[in-house]
Order: sequence, then C-alpha cells, then structure tokens
Amino acid sequence: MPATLRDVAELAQVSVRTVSNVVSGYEHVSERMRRKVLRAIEELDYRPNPVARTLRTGRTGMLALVVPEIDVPYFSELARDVIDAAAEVGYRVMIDQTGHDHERERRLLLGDDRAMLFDGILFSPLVTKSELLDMHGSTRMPLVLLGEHEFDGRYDHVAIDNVQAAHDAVSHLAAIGRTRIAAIGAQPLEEYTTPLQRTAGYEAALREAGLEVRPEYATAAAHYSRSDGYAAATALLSVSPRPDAIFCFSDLLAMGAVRAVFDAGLSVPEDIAVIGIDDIEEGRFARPSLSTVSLDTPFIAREAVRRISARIENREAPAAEVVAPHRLIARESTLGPGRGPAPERG
Amino acid sequence: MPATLRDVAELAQVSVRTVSNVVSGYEHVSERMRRKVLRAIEELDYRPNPVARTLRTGRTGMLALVVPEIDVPYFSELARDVIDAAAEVGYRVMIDQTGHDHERERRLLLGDDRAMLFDGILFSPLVTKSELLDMHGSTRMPLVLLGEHEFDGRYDHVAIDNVQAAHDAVSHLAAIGRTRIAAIGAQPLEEYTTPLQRTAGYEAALREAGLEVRPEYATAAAHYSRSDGYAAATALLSVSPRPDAIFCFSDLLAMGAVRAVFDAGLSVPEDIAVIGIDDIEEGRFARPSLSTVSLDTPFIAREAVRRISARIENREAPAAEVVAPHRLIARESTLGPGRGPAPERG
DNA sequence: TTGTAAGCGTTATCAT
DNA sequence: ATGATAACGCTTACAA
Repeated sequence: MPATLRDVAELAQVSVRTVSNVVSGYEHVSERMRRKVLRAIEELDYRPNPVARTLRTGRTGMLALVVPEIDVPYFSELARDVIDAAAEVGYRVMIDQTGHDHERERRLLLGDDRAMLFDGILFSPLVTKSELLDMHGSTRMPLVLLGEHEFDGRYDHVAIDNVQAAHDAVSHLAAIGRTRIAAIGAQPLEEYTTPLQRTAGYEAALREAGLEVRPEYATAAAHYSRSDGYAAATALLSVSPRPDAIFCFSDLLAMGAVRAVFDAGLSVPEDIAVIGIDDIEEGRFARPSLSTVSLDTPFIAREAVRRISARIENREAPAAEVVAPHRLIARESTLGPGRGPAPERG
Repeated sequence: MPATLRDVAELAQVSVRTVSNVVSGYEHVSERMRRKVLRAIEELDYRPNPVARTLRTGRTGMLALVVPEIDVPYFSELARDVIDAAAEVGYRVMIDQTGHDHERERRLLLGDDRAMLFDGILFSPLVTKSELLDMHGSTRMPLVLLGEHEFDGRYDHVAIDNVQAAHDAVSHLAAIGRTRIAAIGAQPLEEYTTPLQRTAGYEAALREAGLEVRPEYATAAAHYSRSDGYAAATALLSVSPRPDAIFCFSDLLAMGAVRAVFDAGLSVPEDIAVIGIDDIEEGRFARPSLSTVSLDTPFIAREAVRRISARIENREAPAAEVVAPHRLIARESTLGPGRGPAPERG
C-alpha cells in the first residue's frame, strides 16, 4: 500500500495540514517543520494521490484531444504540438479518436460515464456545428473547437480561413497556367463545413481566374486518405477533357493522387500539377515534393491550449475565435523538379 | 453545479445506496425503485462523477501510452491500434511523448505528481532496460514494455524479433543480387537495444550471404527521422565503393534515404535498392513503393492491452513475454516498378 | 431489497 | 504557523 498524507503526518509528528502545506508548497511553513516533513516523505516514499486531490479541487490536469484518426499525419502532428503546448502549462493530454463515428463523437460530448476525467475538450469534429451544440448543451465541460468550422459565438474556436486557403491553392494552379483544374475532397452527401468551405474557395478562385467551373471536376472523397485520393484521381484521369491540375483538400489525398497519376503513365507536374492542404512532413520528402497550403499547427495548438485554459478558469467568459495563419508553399508537384527537400518547415 | 448521488436520492425519495445500485446496474433492485430513480436521474441530468468513483475503487479506466514522438508514423499507427484495442475492453488512453528526453521518461516512470491518473503504462522506451528497471522500482504502477527490448523476466513485454527482422531485410537484398549493402540507424554512442539488435541481424545476414562487413557502411542516425535518413544516405553515396543497397532501421529513415538517392541523380532500386522496417502506410504509396519488414501493430496493440489488463488484475503474476510476428514485404524500392500501391496491408 | 454510515486521500475552513 | 475536522461524491460493509 502506498503511503498517505496521514502516514507522513504520523511519522513526522505533525498534522496532515502541515504535510499538505509542505507538499503543495505553501509559504508559511517553518523551516524546522518542512525538514521533518520532507524527511518523512522521503522515508515513506510518499507520492500525493492525484485522484484524491482531484476530487477535492475539481481539477484533473488533463485535457482530451478528440480527432477523427490519430494516424492521419495532420492529426498526429497536431497532437504532438498540443501535447507539448499543454505540457508547458501543466496539462497532460488524453487522445480519443472517433474514427468517423458520429455516435462516438456524440458520447464524448455528452460526457458519458468516465469521460469526465479531464478538465476540458479540444475537439476537432466531424459533425456539423448545430448538431454539436445541441449535444453538448447540457454538460458544462469546457470545450474548444479546432479546425475549420464556422464561428457561431457559442464556443471558443481556433480555426483557419478555409475558403481563403483553398482559394490560394487554386489561384496558384491558375497562376502557373493550368486551366482545367479539378478538385478532390467534396462530400456532397454530408454537411461537413470543411469540404463546403474548400469547395467554395475552389470555385471562387476558378471564377476569379476566368476559368470554367465544371461539376465533373469536383470529385468526392469520404476520408481524406491516401487510398481515397488514389481512387478519385484515377477516376479524374478519364474525364474528358482531362484535367491538367488537381487541388486536393488534404495532403494525404494528394499523396494518393500523385501516385495515381504516375501509375497511369502520366507525370506530375508536367501532365498534371497537384497541390494539397496541411503541409505534413511526408509531402516535403515525397517525390515530387508536394506543393501545399501550410497550416500553422504549432500556432493552432498553442492557441487551443490557451483558450481552453482560459475557459477552464472562467466558464462564463464570452466565446472567442482565433484564426490561424496559413501560407502557400509551392514545391515540385506544381513547379517541377529542382527544388530539393526542405527538412525545415516551409 | 452538477447533481450528485445525494440529490438524486433526495428527489427520488430513496437512499443513496439504492441510487448507486441502479446506476451501477446492481441486480437486486425492484422495478418500482429503479423507475423512480431513473426518473430522478433524468430530471436532474445526473452523471456519476468518475473521480469520486475512482477514489473509491482505485481504478481510473485510463492507460498511458508513452512513445518518443507521436507524429512518427509508426507510433501514431500504433497509437491508433492501442486506442482501439483499449476501447474494446473499456479503457481510454492518455498519450505522452518523451521527445527523446530521458529525463521525461524518468519522471513518467517515477510516477511523479499527477502522473498517476491512470491504471497502467504501455511504454515504448528509449532508455536501456537496466536503467529503466531501477527507475520504476519503487512505484508499483503496472507496466508493459513495447518494442524491441530484451526480455529480462521482470516486466511484461510485447516485442518483436529485431535480430531476425533485420536479418530478413538484409537477406532479401542479398537475394536480389546486391553485394554492397549499407545500413542506416546504428547508434554507436548510446546503448539502445533496438539499433544494437538490428545491427546484429544486419551483420549476421551479410556473413550468411558471404558478404563483407564494412564498418564504413554502417552509419548512424540519431532520430530515425526522414531528415536523418536523408543525411545518412547522402553521406553513404560518397563512400567508395558506393553501396548498391541500403537497409534502413525504420521506414521513415528509408523515405529520407530514397529522396536522397534521387536528389543525387541516382535511381532506386536500379542503382541503389532501399528497404526499411515498420510498414507504415506512407511507404505503400511512395514512389517507388517501399520494401519493408512489416510489424503487426494491431497484434502488438492487442497483446499490450491484454497484458496490461491482466497485470492490473493481478500485480503478482509472473511477467510474460509475447513476440509479435513480422514479415518481409518486397515492393518497388527493391524489386523495381510495376507493382502498384497496395492500399490494403501487405 | 433497501437504508445507514464508514471510508478513499486530499484540500480548506476554522480555530488557536 | 499549525492543529483538528469537515467536506469532495462515490462504493460497500453492515444492518434491518
């Protein structure tokens, strides 16, 4: 059995109050007492029980990060930054993946049984905003939404300007002279905001460049995975006229699309230029290296942790929205060979 | 303020005992009572406080997964499988990354302050075995070691046969006629077991194939990252005689190595064949697709969770070792083009 | 079958 | 500056 505060108090011949004071670094403790207590702690190898402390204080010191799939590079890179940012302010991070399962997202937001072992949730959701709000309504768990959803003033929000990011990517393709620009990542069946916004940016940029918006160029992808990108790109190759560029709604889709183009005997970017969004490290070393719109995940992580901390401190404060910066990074998949890998970001 | 058991009891006009029975699904509760209680629960929107429950029962229902870096694909894919496997038996997973920081690993194992908010640790360590044992000694936190360390009978262990895996990779290179086989991933300065074992397998396979073991072919890599692979491969290209194959101790190293070879104006596998270890999805879509030794992460995850559950149930049971299977997967980076991507595993 | 009450290990309130 | 003691919200003997 591990030693408790009482055991220490007994051995040191002081009250539990004093031991607690020493442990939690209370100022007004005499040097003599402190020594006695520390000696007893040492001897008993005492460690405070965080659960008891939590029950008393109401703080677990843990955050939950909820993402669709942790093994998607964008999310694992985000997770790395979130864990680091959280560690800096004394939080640890529990990760949950919903696996594109709305039901699992729902349960999480409802705070079912042991879900509540953390002080707040950083949520990168699949479900649409309104559903989400309804679900989370009754529980008062601090919540910060990550990603690209519309700000509705009810929840803290760390987003990126999706429309603009998509717009920038497509404008780049137009600027290098591409005229038949397809897209992969629309999701006509569902009402996810991300694909809707990116589609909007895509179409706006096309119009701005004086290019035609062809419905047959806007293809769907269920999961933003490499294999979805591969499949969608393969299908696009037999559309007539064949696209000369593909804008993918994620880098992972783009990795699959690039491979598909080469498997069809064509070349990137000569025959078809490809650009993604996210700036995952994989794309920087790929062949050709992937042009993309870089999202500032360290910034997102830092802001998310800052927002959730503030929310935990004060649940009544008005909801805030912060928009993370993004920037276009042109590499070989649009510009052609000759630009080596860039191990550094950017 | 959220409702407590007492509030529910009061409203339902029953004792807390009865409410608790209903909540935790105790059998012997009359239908009438159960109804009354459920109605009150509904009305008050009551949710059990998991912290209080934990303080009482000693179980948090959480596991910690400790890895060097969550954004390394091998670890994020492992994390995905661990989270899923844990969810199946009612556990949730907290992830911590040590970032190659021995001190952080140490603190985790020592169970410092709020570290102990979980029932057990799944630990994929950097530090050597003996150090680790000394550190963990005093705390009795259930622990299962993941990865490729020697079994010493004191801790549960889910490992792979590192020597054999490396051997298989190198034998494959020899079998396709390569004679100047280099390696990337040794770490002469530190005593990590993984690189030592893989180096052993590498050298054994060379000898078995009647090939010379050249020290200048065994290069180091600090972090098994893409950029380390890139740098090491670049260096290898100016060794004379130039290698005609490179065995990388991880797929990520291999991704960097492949890019380096092409940047040097050479070709994979024509000039230099490349093989890795891990079988991350990235390698299946890369160009050329990456030959590798596939580690069965779902198996590892399942066994790890099984072991830690057993250990939590019975801390006195003898330590067990489980060896996860591996198998060689030859793709384009050793066999040449013509084998399309394999979205499915293998 | 259900009620009463004693903890689980802290922190925090009230004294002194 | 320190001691005694009441919570925190739950589970579980022990009683009834």
